[in-house]
Amino acid sequence: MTPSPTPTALVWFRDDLRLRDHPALQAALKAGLAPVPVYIHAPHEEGAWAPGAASDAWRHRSLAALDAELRQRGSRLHVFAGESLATLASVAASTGAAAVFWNRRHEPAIDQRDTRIRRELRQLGLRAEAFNGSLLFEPWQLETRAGDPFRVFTPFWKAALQAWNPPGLQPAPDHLPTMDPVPGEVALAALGLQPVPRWDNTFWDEWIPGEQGAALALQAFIDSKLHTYSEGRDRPDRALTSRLSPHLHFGEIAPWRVATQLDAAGPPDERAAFLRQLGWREFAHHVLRHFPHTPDDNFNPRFDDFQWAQPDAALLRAWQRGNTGVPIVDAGMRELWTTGWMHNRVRMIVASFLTKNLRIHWRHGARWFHDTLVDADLANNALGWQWVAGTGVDAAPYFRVFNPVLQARKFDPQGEYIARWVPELRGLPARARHAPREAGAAGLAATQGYPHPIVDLGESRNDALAAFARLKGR
DNA sequence: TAGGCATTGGC
DNA sequence: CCAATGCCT
Repeated sequence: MTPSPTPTALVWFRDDLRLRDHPALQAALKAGLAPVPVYIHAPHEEGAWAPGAASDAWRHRSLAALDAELRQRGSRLHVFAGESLATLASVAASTGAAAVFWNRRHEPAIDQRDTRIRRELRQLGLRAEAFNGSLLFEPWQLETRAGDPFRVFTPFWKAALQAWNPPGLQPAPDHLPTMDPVPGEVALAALGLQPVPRWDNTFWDEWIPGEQGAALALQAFIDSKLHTYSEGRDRPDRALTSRLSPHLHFGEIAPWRVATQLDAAGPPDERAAFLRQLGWREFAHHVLRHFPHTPDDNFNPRFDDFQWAQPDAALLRAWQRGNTGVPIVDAGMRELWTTGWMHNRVRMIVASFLTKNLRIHWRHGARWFHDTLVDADLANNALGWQWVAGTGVDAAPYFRVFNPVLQARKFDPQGEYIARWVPELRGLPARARHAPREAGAAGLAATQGYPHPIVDLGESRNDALAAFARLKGR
């Protein structure tokens, strides 16, 4: 008789593409089960918010990086495509698995699917358990004194800091057991995550997807950006943000590792300013979990009657491609198109321009960001767009319309960010780049090929305010 | 350059 | 009663 092999546990990787600080992987090891790393490509199970093309391009590289890390330890990633439940059940059967472990995702469609999968797996006699792998605080962990979910960031974050208790850090396992090929496996390349043609080539000068890339980004941030973060983070002309967003979205680094490594570095108020940004990510997941309709519909139903402009494909396309004639807006949209990322200050500016000056529904902007950002994240995207549009949580006491010229002067004072992304304006003196049409004849002559503004900023602002005022009586 | 805009959640 | 990533006069 041959000795029976160690029973296995499937570790179902999703948006947690790392080996350190991985609760589901640790659970398998702790239970004495041999981990079988599994990835299942099933975008059709994500409802209306299947990952976009930029996100897929990142995911391809991140999965390849995870596979390489696993192979260094004797294991590898087993890749499948199809129905998640059926795949898990069949892989569990063919590998003799006793359990399936994964880390939670909180997107509404995924959460529903996973609840069903857990139930079904348990009915098959398997242990099935989900863990927190992506947040400092589970969305249900914090509540107001009245027992409600938070709707305002500041009290949310105060409560979070009071409850602060991040878990300890876990190294990646040194060695993982080798597994025979599993029936039904496919090659990573067969998932079709990489774009054709390869328009993403320009992305990878700036990004290293995967756990190592995430660690490098964090270290670079701590070494050279953290000490000026509170001011620097608002300056798109300087590279002073952490650029951790895609790494966090794909779970290439745990937020509690970011927080813990930060603890040992930098001035306290700079550290607090950065942690606060991690806090917005936590808040977004909290809000999405408690208000699952917010990716698609207004958080505040009062705005359901807001008079958005008539759909105009040409205006939307001008915005998407960075041809609005408003320099800071075009710079941001072109940065997004070229690199799969946009500086957060500029995200607010382009979003305000779309929803207030063009008065195009925030949903169109959210969709474009979802498709083009490498860090596209349903929770962050929904919160951000609704915050700017004024339809969401953390509402301002007035109808806020960003002035893109003032914002550019304030946060890109020399017009360097504009010049980087809008070459038509490079010949202008620095101060003229923010509003070339106001720069006189000399300015005009230098702006070859750069469009006139597609909308009058002052007029459209007043129109938006008027549309807002019309909501009042209702 | 200080004050107006004028809402809402949470303590 | 405080606070909320802004703009305009």
